[in-house]
Amino acid sequence: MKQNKVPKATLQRYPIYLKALRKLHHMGVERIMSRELGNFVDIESTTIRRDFSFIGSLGKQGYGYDVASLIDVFNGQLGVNFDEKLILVGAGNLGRALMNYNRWNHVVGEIVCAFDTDNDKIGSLSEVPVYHLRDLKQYLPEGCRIAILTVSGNAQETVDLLIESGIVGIVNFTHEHIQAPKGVIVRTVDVVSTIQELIFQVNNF
Amino acid sequence: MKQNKVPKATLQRYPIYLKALRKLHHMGVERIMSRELGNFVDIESTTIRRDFSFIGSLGKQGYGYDVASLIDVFNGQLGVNFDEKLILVGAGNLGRALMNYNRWNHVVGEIVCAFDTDNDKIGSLSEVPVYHLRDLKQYLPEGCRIAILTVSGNAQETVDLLIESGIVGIVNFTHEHIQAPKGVIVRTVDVVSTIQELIFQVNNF
DNA sequence: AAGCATTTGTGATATGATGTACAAGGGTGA
DNA sequence: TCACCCTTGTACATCATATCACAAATGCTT
Repeated sequence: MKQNKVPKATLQRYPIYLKALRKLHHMGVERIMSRELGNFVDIESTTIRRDFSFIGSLGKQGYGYDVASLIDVFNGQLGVNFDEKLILVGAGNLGRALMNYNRWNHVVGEIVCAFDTDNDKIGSLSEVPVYHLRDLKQYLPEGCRIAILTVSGNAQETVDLLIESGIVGIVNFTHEHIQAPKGVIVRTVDVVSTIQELIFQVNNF
Repeated sequence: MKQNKVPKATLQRYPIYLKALRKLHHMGVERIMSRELGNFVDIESTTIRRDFSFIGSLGKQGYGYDVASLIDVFNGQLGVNFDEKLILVGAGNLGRALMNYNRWNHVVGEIVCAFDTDNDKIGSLSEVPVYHLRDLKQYLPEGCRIAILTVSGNAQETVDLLIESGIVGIVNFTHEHIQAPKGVIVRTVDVVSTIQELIFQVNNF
Protein backbone atom coordinates (compact mmCIF):
# COMPACT_ATOMS: atom_id res chain seq x y z
CA MET A 1 0.00 0.00 0.00
CA LYS A 2 2.37 2.65 1.16
CA GLN A 3 5.14 1.55 -1.18
CA ASN A 4 3.54 2.99 -4.30
CA LYS A 5 1.61 6.24 -4.41
CA VAL A 6 -2.07 5.72 -5.00
CA PRO A 7 -3.37 8.48 -7.30
CA LYS A 8 -5.71 10.97 -5.72
CA ALA A 9 -8.40 10.19 -8.25
CA THR A 10 -8.25 6.52 -7.29
CA LEU A 11 -8.47 7.34 -3.60
CA GLN A 12 -11.69 9.19 -4.28
CA ARG A 13 -13.20 6.13 -5.90
CA TYR A 14 -12.37 3.63 -3.18
CA PRO A 15 -15.33 4.66 -1.01
CA ILE A 16 -17.60 4.19 -4.00
CA TYR A 17 -16.30 0.68 -4.57
CA LEU A 18 -16.55 -0.19 -0.91
CA LYS A 19 -20.11 1.03 -0.70
CA ALA A 20 -21.11 -0.89 -3.81
CA LEU A 21 -19.36 -4.05 -2.66
CA ARG A 22 -21.11 -3.92 0.70
CA LYS A 23 -24.42 -3.56 -1.03
CA LEU A 24 -23.69 -6.45 -3.40
CA HIS A 25 -22.57 -8.60 -0.50
CA HIS A 26 -25.78 -7.78 1.31
CA MET A 27 -27.70 -8.78 -1.82
CA GLY A 28 -26.01 -12.17 -1.73
CA VAL A 29 -23.60 -11.62 -4.60
CA GLU A 30 -20.50 -13.72 -3.97
CA ARG A 31 -18.37 -12.96 -6.99
CA ILE A 32 -18.24 -10.09 -9.39
CA MET A 33 -16.36 -9.09 -12.49
CA SER A 34 -14.94 -5.66 -13.13
CA ARG A 35 -17.40 -5.22 -15.99
CA GLU A 36 -20.43 -5.79 -13.79
CA LEU A 37 -19.13 -3.64 -10.98
CA GLY A 38 -18.43 -0.99 -13.58
CA ASN A 39 -22.03 -0.97 -14.73
CA PHE A 40 -23.14 -0.82 -11.13
CA VAL A 41 -21.15 2.27 -10.20
CA ASP A 42 -20.81 3.88 -13.65
CA ILE A 43 -17.05 3.58 -13.86
CA GLU A 44 -15.11 1.95 -16.70
CA SER A 45 -14.10 -1.61 -15.88
CA THR A 46 -10.54 -0.90 -16.87
CA THR A 47 -10.36 1.98 -14.44
CA ILE A 48 -11.63 -0.30 -11.70
CA ARG A 49 -9.05 -2.96 -12.44
CA ARG A 50 -6.25 -0.47 -12.37
CA ASP A 51 -7.56 1.09 -9.16
CA PHE A 52 -7.63 -2.34 -7.54
CA SER A 53 -4.15 -3.14 -8.81
CA PHE A 54 -2.66 -0.47 -6.55
CA ILE A 55 -3.64 -2.60 -3.57
CA GLY A 56 -2.53 -5.89 -5.11
CA SER A 57 -3.66 -8.70 -7.35
CA LEU A 58 -7.09 -9.16 -5.85
CA GLY A 59 -8.84 -11.02 -8.65
CA LYS A 60 -8.47 -14.20 -10.61
CA GLN A 61 -8.30 -14.25 -14.38
CA GLY A 62 -11.31 -15.75 -16.05
CA TYR A 63 -13.21 -15.57 -12.78
CA GLY A 64 -13.43 -12.10 -11.33
CA TYR A 65 -13.30 -10.95 -7.75
CA ASP A 66 -14.59 -12.55 -4.59
CA VAL A 67 -16.85 -9.94 -3.02
CA ALA A 68 -16.37 -10.88 0.63
CA SER A 69 -12.60 -11.04 0.50
CA LEU A 70 -12.45 -7.88 -1.55
CA ILE A 71 -14.31 -6.06 1.19
CA ASP A 72 -11.91 -7.50 3.77
CA VAL A 73 -8.90 -6.36 1.80
CA PHE A 74 -10.31 -2.89 1.39
CA ASN A 75 -11.07 -2.59 5.07
CA GLY A 76 -7.73 -3.96 6.11
CA GLN A 77 -5.35 -2.45 3.60
CA LEU A 78 -7.02 0.91 3.55
CA GLY A 79 -7.19 1.16 7.28
CA VAL A 80 -10.92 1.44 7.70
CA ASN A 81 -11.62 1.21 11.34
CA PHE A 82 -15.16 0.55 12.38
CA ASP A 83 -14.31 2.16 15.68
CA GLU A 84 -12.76 5.26 14.18
CA LYS A 85 -13.63 7.93 16.69
CA LEU A 86 -15.08 11.08 15.20
CA ILE A 87 -15.85 14.37 16.85
CA LEU A 88 -18.32 16.99 15.78
CA VAL A 89 -17.54 20.65 16.26
CA GLY A 90 -20.58 22.91 16.12
CA ALA A 91 -23.90 21.64 17.44
CA GLY A 92 -26.24 23.80 15.38
CA ASN A 93 -28.99 22.59 13.08
CA LEU A 94 -26.74 20.73 10.74
CA GLY A 95 -24.55 19.38 13.50
CA ARG A 96 -27.53 17.98 15.36
CA ALA A 97 -28.87 16.45 12.17
CA LEU A 98 -25.55 14.69 11.66
CA MET A 99 -25.57 13.47 15.25
CA ASN A 100 -28.98 11.93 14.78
CA TYR A 101 -28.01 10.57 11.44
CA ASN A 102 -26.38 7.47 12.75
CA ARG A 103 -26.45 5.56 9.51
CA TRP A 104 -22.70 5.27 9.49
CA ASN A 105 -22.48 2.95 12.46
CA HIS A 106 -20.34 -0.02 11.59
CA VAL A 107 -19.11 1.61 8.43
CA VAL A 108 -16.66 4.27 9.53
CA GLY A 109 -17.10 4.50 13.28
CA GLU A 110 -19.23 7.10 14.93
CA ILE A 111 -19.38 10.51 16.49
CA VAL A 112 -18.18 10.07 20.05
CA CYS A 113 -18.82 13.58 21.28
CA ALA A 114 -19.46 17.09 20.10
CA PHE A 115 -18.21 20.56 20.99
CA ASP A 116 -19.73 24.00 20.82
CA THR A 117 -19.14 27.45 22.27
CA ASP A 118 -22.80 28.18 22.95
CA ASN A 119 -23.69 27.28 26.52
CA ASP A 120 -27.27 26.52 25.53
CA LYS A 121 -26.02 23.66 23.42
CA ILE A 122 -23.79 22.07 26.04
CA GLY A 123 -25.18 18.87 27.56
CA SER A 124 -26.73 15.76 26.18
CA LEU A 125 -29.36 16.65 23.64
CA SER A 126 -29.16 13.24 22.03
CA GLU A 127 -27.01 10.21 22.81
CA VAL A 128 -23.96 12.27 21.92
CA PRO A 129 -22.63 14.48 24.71
CA VAL A 130 -21.86 18.08 23.84
CA TYR A 131 -18.99 19.81 25.65
CA HIS A 132 -17.73 23.35 25.56
CA LEU A 133 -15.03 23.88 22.96
CA ARG A 134 -12.70 25.24 25.60
CA ASP A 135 -12.63 21.76 27.15
CA LEU A 136 -11.59 20.18 23.86
CA LYS A 137 -8.29 18.83 25.16
CA GLN A 138 -9.99 17.29 28.16
CA TYR A 139 -12.71 15.42 26.27
CA LEU A 140 -11.03 14.72 22.95
CA PRO A 141 -11.18 10.93 22.64
CA GLU A 142 -7.90 9.03 22.66
CA GLY A 143 -6.77 8.35 19.10
CA CYS A 144 -9.32 10.64 17.51
CA ARG A 145 -8.02 11.94 14.20
CA ILE A 146 -11.01 13.23 12.34
CA ALA A 147 -13.36 16.12 13.05
CA ILE A 148 -16.58 17.18 11.39
CA LEU A 149 -16.82 20.94 11.35
CA THR A 150 -20.25 22.58 11.36
CA VAL A 151 -19.59 25.81 13.21
CA SER A 152 -21.20 28.98 11.92
CA GLY A 153 -18.33 31.38 12.50
CA ASN A 154 -14.64 31.59 13.38
CA ALA A 155 -14.01 28.50 11.32
CA GLN A 156 -10.30 29.12 10.80
CA GLU A 157 -9.72 29.77 14.47
CA THR A 158 -11.51 26.56 15.38
CA VAL A 159 -9.53 24.64 12.78
CA ASP A 160 -6.26 25.91 14.22
CA LEU A 161 -7.33 24.69 17.63
CA LEU A 162 -8.29 21.29 16.28
CA ILE A 163 -5.00 20.84 14.47
CA GLU A 164 -3.10 21.87 17.55
CA SER A 165 -4.93 19.12 19.39
CA GLY A 166 -3.87 16.44 16.93
CA ILE A 167 -6.69 16.33 14.41
CA VAL A 168 -5.37 15.46 10.95
CA GLY A 169 -8.55 15.20 8.88
CA ILE A 170 -11.42 17.66 8.73
CA VAL A 171 -14.75 17.44 6.96
CA ASN A 172 -15.67 21.08 6.55
CA PHE A 173 -19.37 21.89 6.26
CA THR A 174 -18.66 25.56 6.74
CA HIS A 175 -19.06 28.12 3.98
CA GLU A 176 -15.62 29.47 4.73
CA HIS A 177 -12.47 28.49 2.97
CA ILE A 178 -10.09 27.19 5.59
CA GLN A 179 -6.36 26.72 5.45
CA ALA A 180 -4.37 23.91 7.00
CA PRO A 181 -0.70 22.95 7.08
CA LYS A 182 0.68 20.06 5.06
CA GLY A 183 -0.24 16.75 6.61
CA VAL A 184 -3.71 17.89 7.56
CA ILE A 185 -6.38 17.10 5.02
CA VAL A 186 -9.47 19.22 4.66
CA ARG A 187 -12.43 18.17 2.58
CA THR A 188 -15.05 20.85 2.11
CA VAL A 189 -18.68 19.87 1.65
CA ASP A 190 -20.56 23.01 0.75
CA VAL A 191 -24.17 22.54 -0.27
CA VAL A 192 -24.35 25.98 -1.80
CA SER A 193 -21.27 25.47 -3.94
CA THR A 194 -22.52 22.06 -4.97
CA ILE A 195 -25.78 23.56 -6.13
CA GLN A 196 -23.94 26.30 -7.96
CA GLU A 197 -21.71 23.85 -9.71
CA LEU A 198 -24.79 21.89 -10.70
CA ILE A 199 -26.34 25.04 -12.14
CA PHE A 200 -23.16 25.83 -14.07
CA GLN A 201 -23.08 22.34 -15.49
CA VAL A 202 -26.74 22.34 -16.36
CA ASN A 203 -26.39 25.68 -18.12
CA ASN A 204 -23.29 24.41 -19.88
CA PHE A 205 -25.08 21.19 -20.76
CA MET B 1 -19.59 30.43 -22.94
CA LYS B 2 -21.30 27.63 -24.70
CA GLN B 3 -19.02 27.86 -27.73
CA ASN B 4 -15.98 26.35 -26.04
CA LYS B 5 -16.05 23.47 -23.60
CA VAL B 6 -15.14 24.48 -20.09
CA PRO B 7 -13.08 21.74 -18.41
CA LYS B 8 -14.79 19.90 -15.59
CA ALA B 9 -12.02 20.81 -13.19
CA THR B 10 -12.57 24.48 -13.95
CA LEU B 11 -16.31 24.19 -13.47
CA GLN B 12 -15.67 22.84 -10.00
CA ARG B 13 -13.58 25.87 -9.13
CA TYR B 14 -16.04 28.53 -10.25
CA PRO B 15 -18.12 28.27 -7.08
CA ILE B 16 -14.94 28.74 -5.05
CA TYR B 17 -14.05 31.89 -6.95
CA LEU B 18 -17.55 33.24 -6.70
CA LYS B 19 -17.67 32.64 -2.97
CA ALA B 20 -14.30 34.32 -2.47
CA LEU B 21 -15.20 37.27 -4.68
CA ARG B 22 -18.42 37.85 -2.79
CA LYS B 23 -16.53 37.81 0.46
CA LEU B 24 -13.91 40.22 -0.87
CA HIS B 25 -16.60 42.52 -2.23
CA HIS B 26 -18.27 42.46 1.15
CA MET B 27 -14.94 43.39 2.73
CA GLY B 28 -14.76 46.44 0.47
CA VAL B 29 -12.12 45.15 -1.94
CA GLU B 30 -12.71 46.76 -5.32
CA ARG B 31 -9.96 45.29 -7.44
CA ILE B 32 -7.90 42.16 -7.17
CA MET B 33 -5.08 40.47 -8.98
CA SER B 34 -4.92 36.80 -9.80
CA ARG B 35 -1.98 36.43 -7.44
CA GLU B 36 -3.89 37.78 -4.45
CA LEU B 37 -7.00 35.79 -5.22
CA GLY B 38 -4.79 32.75 -5.56
CA ASN B 39 -3.42 33.19 -2.06
CA PHE B 40 -6.92 33.68 -0.78
CA VAL B 41 -8.33 30.44 -2.16
CA ASP B 42 -5.14 28.35 -2.36
CA ILE B 43 -5.14 28.02 -6.12
CA GLU B 44 -2.27 28.94 -8.44
CA SER B 45 -2.74 32.38 -10.01
CA THR B 46 -2.09 30.94 -13.45
CA THR B 47 -4.85 28.42 -13.00
CA ILE B 48 -7.20 31.20 -12.02
CA ARG B 49 -6.31 33.27 -15.08
CA ARG B 50 -6.84 30.31 -17.33
CA ASP B 51 -10.14 29.45 -15.67
CA PHE B 52 -11.34 33.01 -16.15
CA SER B 53 -10.20 33.05 -19.76
CA PHE B 54 -12.83 30.46 -20.67
CA ILE B 55 -15.48 33.07 -19.96
CA GLY B 56 -13.64 35.88 -21.69
CA SER B 57 -11.01 38.55 -21.16
CA LEU B 58 -12.25 39.78 -17.84
CA GLY B 59 -9.15 41.52 -16.55
CA LYS B 60 -6.88 44.34 -17.56
CA GLN B 61 -3.16 43.94 -17.95
CA GLY B 62 -1.17 45.71 -15.31
CA TYR B 63 -4.29 46.27 -13.26
CA GLY B 64 -6.08 43.06 -12.36
CA TYR B 65 -9.76 42.35 -12.11
CA ASP B 66 -12.61 44.53 -10.96
CA VAL B 67 -14.31 42.57 -8.21
CA ALA B 68 -17.84 43.85 -8.68
CA SER B 69 -17.94 43.38 -12.42
CA LEU B 70 -16.27 40.00 -12.11
CA ILE B 71 -19.10 38.88 -9.84
CA ASP B 72 -21.62 40.22 -12.33
CA VAL B 73 -20.00 38.36 -15.20
CA PHE B 74 -19.93 35.14 -13.22
CA ASN B 75 -23.54 35.46 -12.25
CA GLY B 76 -24.63 36.40 -15.73
CA GLN B 77 -22.50 34.19 -17.91
CA LEU B 78 -22.76 31.19 -15.66
CA GLY B 79 -26.48 31.54 -15.26
CA VAL B 80 -26.62 31.95 -11.52
CA ASN B 81 -30.11 32.87 -10.68
CA PHE B 82 -30.76 34.23 -7.24
CA ASP B 83 -34.31 33.05 -7.62
CA GLU B 84 -33.38 29.56 -8.73
CA LYS B 85 -36.15 27.48 -7.30
CA LEU B 86 -35.01 24.39 -5.44
CA ILE B 87 -37.06 21.55 -4.08
CA LEU B 88 -36.19 19.20 -1.28
CA VAL B 89 -37.25 15.59 -1.45
CA GLY B 90 -37.20 13.81 1.90
CA ALA B 91 -38.06 15.75 5.05
CA GLY B 92 -36.17 13.64 7.59
CA ASN B 93 -33.51 14.88 9.98
CA LEU B 94 -31.11 16.00 7.33
CA GLY B 95 -33.83 17.43 5.12
CA ARG B 96 -35.21 19.52 7.94
CA ALA B 97 -31.73 20.73 8.84
CA LEU B 98 -31.24 21.88 5.26
CA MET B 99 -34.60 23.64 5.28
CA ASN B 100 -33.63 25.57 8.39
CA TYR B 101 -30.21 26.23 7.03
CA ASN B 102 -31.18 29.23 4.99
CA ARG B 103 -27.70 30.60 4.56
CA TRP B 104 -27.95 30.31 0.83
CA ASN B 105 -30.55 33.01 0.44
CA HIS B 106 -29.50 35.46 -2.23
CA VAL B 107 -26.70 33.20 -3.36
CA VAL B 108 -28.35 30.40 -5.28
CA GLY B 109 -32.03 30.82 -4.62
CA GLU B 110 -33.85 28.85 -2.00
CA ILE B 111 -35.87 25.78 -1.21
CA VAL B 112 -39.41 26.59 -2.29
CA CYS B 113 -41.07 23.45 -1.02
CA ALA B 114 -40.38 19.92 0.12
CA PHE B 115 -41.85 16.50 -0.54
CA ASP B 116 -42.05 13.33 1.52
CA THR B 117 -44.04 10.11 1.55
CA ASP B 118 -44.50 10.04 5.31
CA ASN B 119 -47.83 11.61 6.24
CA ASP B 120 -46.48 12.74 9.59
CA LYS B 121 -44.08 15.01 7.80
CA ILE B 122 -46.61 16.64 5.49
CA GLY B 123 -47.55 20.19 6.41
CA SER B 124 -45.59 23.25 7.39
CA LEU B 125 -43.01 22.36 9.98
CA SER B 126 -40.97 25.43 9.15
CA GLU B 127 -41.46 28.19 6.60
CA VAL B 128 -41.13 25.60 3.88
CA PRO B 129 -44.31 23.67 3.07
CA VAL B 130 -44.03 19.90 2.82
CA TYR B 131 -46.28 18.06 0.36
CA HIS B 132 -46.80 14.40 -0.32
CA LEU B 133 -44.52 13.09 -3.03
CA ARG B 134 -47.52 11.80 -4.96
CA ASP B 135 -48.52 15.44 -5.50
CA LEU B 136 -45.14 16.33 -6.97
CA LYS B 137 -46.47 17.37 -10.35
CA GLN B 138 -49.09 19.58 -8.76
CA TYR B 139 -46.74 21.49 -6.49
CA LEU B 140 -43.50 21.42 -8.44
CA PRO B 141 -42.65 25.11 -8.88
CA GLU B 142 -42.65 26.48 -12.41
CA GLY B 143 -39.13 26.42 -13.86
CA CYS B 144 -37.68 24.33 -11.07
CA ARG B 145 -34.70 22.35 -12.33
CA ILE B 146 -32.81 21.25 -9.27
CA ALA B 147 -33.76 18.91 -6.46
CA ILE B 148 -32.02 18.10 -3.21
CA LEU B 149 -32.51 14.45 -2.37
CA THR B 150 -32.48 13.36 1.27
CA VAL B 151 -34.82 10.39 1.23
CA SER B 152 -33.88 7.32 3.25
CA GLY B 153 -35.02 4.63 0.83
CA ASN B 154 -36.20 4.05 -2.74
CA ALA B 155 -33.77 6.65 -3.95
CA GLN B 156 -33.62 5.42 -7.54
CA GLU B 157 -37.39 5.26 -7.80
CA THR B 158 -37.68 8.80 -6.50
CA VAL B 159 -35.01 9.98 -8.89
CA ASP B 160 -36.85 8.47 -11.85
CA LEU B 161 -39.97 10.33 -10.81
CA LEU B 162 -38.07 13.61 -10.46
CA ILE B 163 -36.47 13.27 -13.87
CA GLU B 164 -39.80 12.47 -15.42
CA SER B 165 -41.09 15.71 -13.94
CA GLY B 166 -38.36 17.78 -15.55
CA ILE B 167 -35.64 17.92 -12.92
CA VAL B 168 -32.19 18.05 -14.56
CA GLY B 169 -29.89 18.43 -11.58
CA ILE B 170 -29.87 16.46 -8.36
CA VAL B 171 -27.84 16.89 -5.20
CA ASN B 172 -27.86 13.42 -3.74
CA PHE B 173 -27.43 13.14 0.02
CA THR B 174 -28.47 9.52 -0.07
CA HIS B 175 -26.08 6.65 0.59
CA GLU B 176 -27.26 4.96 -2.57
CA HIS B 177 -25.61 5.22 -5.92
CA ILE B 178 -28.20 6.51 -8.33
CA GLN B 179 -28.28 6.40 -12.08
CA ALA B 180 -29.57 9.06 -14.40
CA PRO B 181 -29.80 9.44 -18.17
CA LYS B 182 -27.50 11.75 -20.10
CA GLY B 183 -28.48 15.36 -19.64
CA VAL B 184 -29.32 14.92 -15.99
CA ILE B 185 -26.50 15.68 -13.62
CA VAL B 186 -26.21 14.03 -10.24
CA ARG B 187 -23.78 15.18 -7.60
CA THR B 188 -23.51 12.89 -4.61
CA VAL B 189 -22.64 14.30 -1.22
CA ASP B 190 -22.06 11.36 1.06
CA VAL B 191 -20.71 12.17 4.49
CA VAL B 192 -19.71 8.57 5.12
CA SER B 193 -17.77 8.32 1.87
CA THR B 194 -16.13 11.66 2.55
CA ILE B 195 -14.98 10.47 5.94
CA GLN B 196 -13.74 7.23 4.43
CA GLU B 197 -11.79 9.02 1.78
CA LEU B 198 -10.29 11.19 4.47
CA ILE B 199 -9.26 8.09 6.42
CA PHE B 200 -7.70 6.56 3.30
CA GLN B 201 -5.76 9.70 2.63
CA VAL B 202 -4.64 10.10 6.20
CA ASN B 203 -3.46 6.47 6.29
CA ASN B 204 -1.72 6.99 2.98
CA PHE B 205 -0.22 10.22 4.28
C1' DA C 1 -7.24 -34.33 -19.04
C1' DA C 2 -7.12 -30.91 -22.56
C1' DG C 3 -8.54 -26.98 -24.87
C1' DC C 4 -11.59 -23.12 -25.04
C1' DA C 5 -13.78 -19.09 -23.32
C1' DT C 6 -13.16 -15.51 -19.97
C1' DT C 7 -11.33 -12.04 -17.35
C1' DT C 8 -7.53 -10.08 -15.00
C1' DG C 9 -3.41 -7.00 -14.72
C1' DT C 10 -0.48 -3.94 -17.22
C1' DG C 11 2.54 -1.74 -20.88
C1' DA C 12 1.54 1.71 -24.30
C1' DT C 13 -1.16 5.51 -25.74
C1' DA C 14 -4.51 9.30 -25.64
C1' DT C 15 -6.67 12.70 -23.13
C1' DG C 16 -7.02 16.15 -19.74
C1' DA C 17 -5.15 19.28 -16.19
C1' DT C 18 -1.50 21.96 -14.34
C1' DG C 19 2.71 24.67 -14.35
C1' DT C 20 6.30 27.68 -16.90
C1' DA C 21 7.58 31.39 -19.62
C1' DC C 22 6.76 35.34 -22.02
C1' DA C 23 4.64 38.59 -25.48
C1' DA C 24 1.05 42.03 -25.50
C1' DG C 25 -0.97 45.90 -23.72
C1' DG C 26 -3.19 48.85 -20.27
C1' DG C 27 -2.21 51.83 -16.01
C1' DT C 28 0.65 55.09 -13.54
C1' DG C 29 3.65 58.77 -12.58
C1' DA C 30 6.65 62.28 -14.14
C1' DT D 1 2.32 62.72 -23.45
C1' DC D 2 5.72 59.29 -22.93
C1' DA D 3 8.13 55.55 -20.98
C1' DC D 4 8.31 52.19 -17.66
C1' DC D 5 6.20 48.78 -14.85
C1' DC D 6 2.98 45.44 -13.90
C1' DT D 7 -0.35 41.91 -14.77
C1' DT D 8 -3.02 39.51 -17.99
C1' DG D 9 -3.81 35.83 -21.41
C1' DT D 10 -1.82 32.03 -23.83
C1' DA D 11 1.68 28.95 -26.33
C1' DC D 12 4.47 25.27 -24.84
C1' DA D 13 6.15 21.77 -21.63
C1' DT D 14 5.15 18.68 -17.96
C1' DC D 15 2.52 15.89 -15.13
C1' DA D 16 -1.63 13.13 -13.95
C1' DT D 17 -5.41 10.31 -15.24
C1' DA D 18 -8.21 7.53 -18.31
C1' DT D 19 -8.52 4.36 -22.08
C1' DC D 20 -6.88 0.82 -25.34
C1' DA D 21 -5.14 -3.50 -26.40
C1' DC D 22 -3.33 -7.76 -25.31
C1' DA D 23 -0.51 -11.47 -22.93
C1' DA D 24 -0.98 -14.38 -18.97
C1' DA D 25 -3.62 -17.24 -16.25
C1' DT D 26 -7.69 -19.39 -14.40
C1' DG D 27 -12.25 -21.80 -14.44
C1' DC D 28 -15.43 -24.48 -17.06
C1' DT D 29 -16.90 -27.82 -20.36
C1' DT D 30 -16.47 -31.83 -22.75
